[in-house]
Parts: sequence; C-alpha cells; structure tokens
Amino acid sequence: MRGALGTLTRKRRTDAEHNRRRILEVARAAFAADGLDLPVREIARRAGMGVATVYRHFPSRQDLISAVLAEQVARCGEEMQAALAHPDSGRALRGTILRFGERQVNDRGLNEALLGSHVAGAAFAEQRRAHAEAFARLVERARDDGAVRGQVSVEDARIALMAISSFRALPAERASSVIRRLTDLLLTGVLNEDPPEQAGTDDDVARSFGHDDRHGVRRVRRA
Amino acid sequence: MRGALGTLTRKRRTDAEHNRRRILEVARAAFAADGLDLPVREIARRAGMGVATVYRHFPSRQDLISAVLAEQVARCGEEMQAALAHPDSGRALRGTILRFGERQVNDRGLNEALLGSHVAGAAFAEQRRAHAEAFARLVERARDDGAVRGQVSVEDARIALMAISSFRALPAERASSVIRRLTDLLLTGVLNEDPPEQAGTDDDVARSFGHDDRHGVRRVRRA
DNA sequence: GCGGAAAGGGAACGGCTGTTCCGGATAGCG
DNA sequence: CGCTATCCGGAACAGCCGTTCCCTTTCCGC
Repeated sequence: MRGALGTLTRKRRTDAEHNRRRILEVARAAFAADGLDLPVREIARRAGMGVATVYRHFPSRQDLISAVLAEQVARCGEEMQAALAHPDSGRALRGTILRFGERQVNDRGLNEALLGSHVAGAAFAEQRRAHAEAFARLVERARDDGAVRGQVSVEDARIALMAISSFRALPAERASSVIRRLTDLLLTGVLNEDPPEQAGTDDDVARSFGHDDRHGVRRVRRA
Repeated sequence: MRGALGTLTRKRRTDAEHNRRRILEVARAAFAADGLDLPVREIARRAGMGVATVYRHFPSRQDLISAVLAEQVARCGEEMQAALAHPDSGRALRGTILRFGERQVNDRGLNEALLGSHVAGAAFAEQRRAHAEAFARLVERARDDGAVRGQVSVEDARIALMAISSFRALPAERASSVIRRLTDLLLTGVLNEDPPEQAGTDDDVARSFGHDDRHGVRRVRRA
C-alpha cells in the first residue's frame, strides 16, 4: 500500500531526529512507570516540548505506544530464543520465567500490553503467539530432559509464568526480590529440583496487602 | 459532624427505595464485569434510569463504589474469621486462599479496589489491614499445626495469596479451574501435603497468553 | 548570510466524563 | 380524588483527553 519510497527513512533534520529520540526515551520511562494510559500531553510536558511535536513524529497515540514497546517485546522474544539454545533446559526454563516475570513486573506499560487487556496490546498479537510457542517448546524440552515433574503440563508452566508476570501492587523498585521468591514457590511445584537458595524475606508484600494506604491516581500528572 | 438525625435512615418513598436497590444490584454486576472505571452514565443506562437518579442516591461516584464493595469486602472478612474457627488449620488455609483468589478473579471491581492501585480502594484501608492480620494468624496457626513447610514464612503465604488474586487476563467465566490449578501449584510449595486431585487442564491460559486477539476497550458501553 | 522548506508549539475542536439544575411526573396521605 | 413533598430525568456545565490548525521559529544547502 505504501509507495516504494515510503519505507525509506528520509533524511531528517538533526533537531527533529534529536526530538524523536528524546520522545521515545521519555515515553518509555513514562509508560514503564505509570502505564499506557498516561496522556500524550503529559509525555510532551516531561519531554519539554509541545504536543504537536509528539504528534508530528508519531501520528497517533497508538503509534507512539507501539514504537516504544516494539523494542521491549522484541527483547523478550530474543531472550526466549536464547533460552532454547541453552544447554541446561531446566535452568533455561527457570531463568526464562524469572526474567520474563521481572521484566513484566518492572515495566507497567509492557505488562498492560502483553498480559493485560489494554487495547494497545492488540498490535503485538503475532509476537505474543511467537512467545507462547517458544515457551511451550522450552517447557517440552525441559520435560524431555526430566527437569519437570511428571504431572506438570505445558499449561501449568504457562499458568506459573502468567501468575508471576501478573503480580502487581508492589511499591515499585524492590519488586525483584518478591518475584524471585514467588518464582521459587511456584517452581517448587513445577521443576524437579529444590529452589537454589532462600532469599531473605522482605515486607514489600505486607505493605501492599493490608499495610499500605498509598493509592496511585489513574492519570498521573506533574513529574 | 453529622447531626443526631443524620444517621437514621429516613423513611423513603417506595419507588425511591426500589430504585436504590436496583442501582446497587446493577452496579455490582457492572463493576464486577467491567471494572471500577465504568462511567456512571453507563450504570444508569443499564439500570434503565437517568444519571441524576443515581446521583440522588449516591452523592458521588466514589460513594456508589464504596456502597457496592462494602458488602463484598465484609464477606471476605467474615470468611477469614470463619476459617480461623475451622478445626483443620491446613484445610482452612488452603480453602481461604482458594476462595479469596476466586472471588478476586471473578470480581474485577473488588480486585481493583483490594489489590490494585485504584483510588476507590483507599476507602477500605482498614478492612485490608484486618484481612492481612487474620490471614497472618491463619498461616501461623497452620504452621504451629505442622501443616506448612518449615522454610515457608507468613510473607511467602501472602505472596502466594496475592499472586493467585492478581491473576488476570482470563476469558471470563472459566477462570475458576485455572485458579484452582494455580493454587495447587503454589500450595505445593507452601503446604506439607500434595494437591488433592488433578483437575483437567484447559486452554483458558493459552487463549490469554499468545493465542488471543480479543482486547477489551477501556470504557465499556452498550450492555 | 539567506531563503525556503521542515519543524515546533500553543490554541482550538470534538468527544467523553463527573456532577448539577430545574421543570415535569408521581406516590401516598388526607 | 386532589395536593404536595418527594423523586425523576434530560439538558447543561466544567474539565480532561486525543487530535488538528496555523502561525512562528529553526535548520541547512547555496
């Protein structure tokens, strides 16, 4: 549908190129921290420019979201492919679940797009399918190697992965240790091994469930 | 601050009382299915009345949400108290986690308020704390009875409960079987027992992770 | 330097949402 | 059956968001 020249990235003026990079950088941080519902105006404000500038580089809000997430989604896929090439299938499975979960929990926008029901996620249906297929092969390989308990199915592993990735309501930064512990708890029921070590417990979860009054606003303003 | 008469429920006209009940009923179903961000107009539309009628009975959107959730939250608390009185502490813990999780997964509004970061949840901070305390006692009792693995802490059980409750991106109705399986997987790492039975696997999770293109809209309209 | 094309930015438009207003309906008491 | 306090509901108001307009500013080949 596009003309032959349309796919070529035309030479842009240097200030425009600089602004484009800055928008992507600011938007990535903003979506990761505050989710995909952040208003375009707010991203423009954080980037120190007007809304029209953002819209010149990304014709619609959805285009901006897709551009920001494309890189992150691709990285997830690469990691899964790399895990398939790892010699130890059990460790590869554990590592994939852990890494995927950490990424999902630490990037709210990515999570909303890949696991949530956000409209923006529809653009990544193909990648989602690829991830699911790679993950299934990962689990099957681990099962063939005897690294997975007999009664655990591919569906079970998928459930575990989604449960870890869905984990939310965390204060923010120290989510990783909770994710690690949850992974251990879950993989105890999936893998044929005991968890590698006992990470020290922390009270992040307590602050979220029952001991925390802080409630974020839907729409974030003011950096 | 309220006058002595303010707390008495004044005698209402029967049509008003009928409408009030209907609003609560419709809003409960609506919030459970579509989340707390559903516009007041849409609830009024589904109830077959004008917005002003809703606002007469519930002065603000937050009041409506609180009124709807109060009953559900109270029921969660009652169930935890009942579990504390159950003779078998291990079964009580398992049942509580399972029931709490199912409730959270099947009621999107309740989930957003109790575990998500939705503003409306701030009204239930006290109940959240009570739930957390009751749950902690439940876990400690089970641990004293030897029903919980030695290296599992109260925090771990909390993590498990939150992970189950956070599980989302499910087609809708058949979430229960997935929740049951996830509970089994997690409790394998928490309780000193094996899962009671093997429920048949289903493909709900597959549809969510990788095989599903359906993406809901943020704001739902049209029943 | 200079001129024109490319880029920037604030204001404006249309649509959606929470909330309020006010004229019209109606329950329910006498 | 009539009358009035009570209730209903569409329209209106204010504010937010995505997107576009259009005038001004800036780059960059000459």
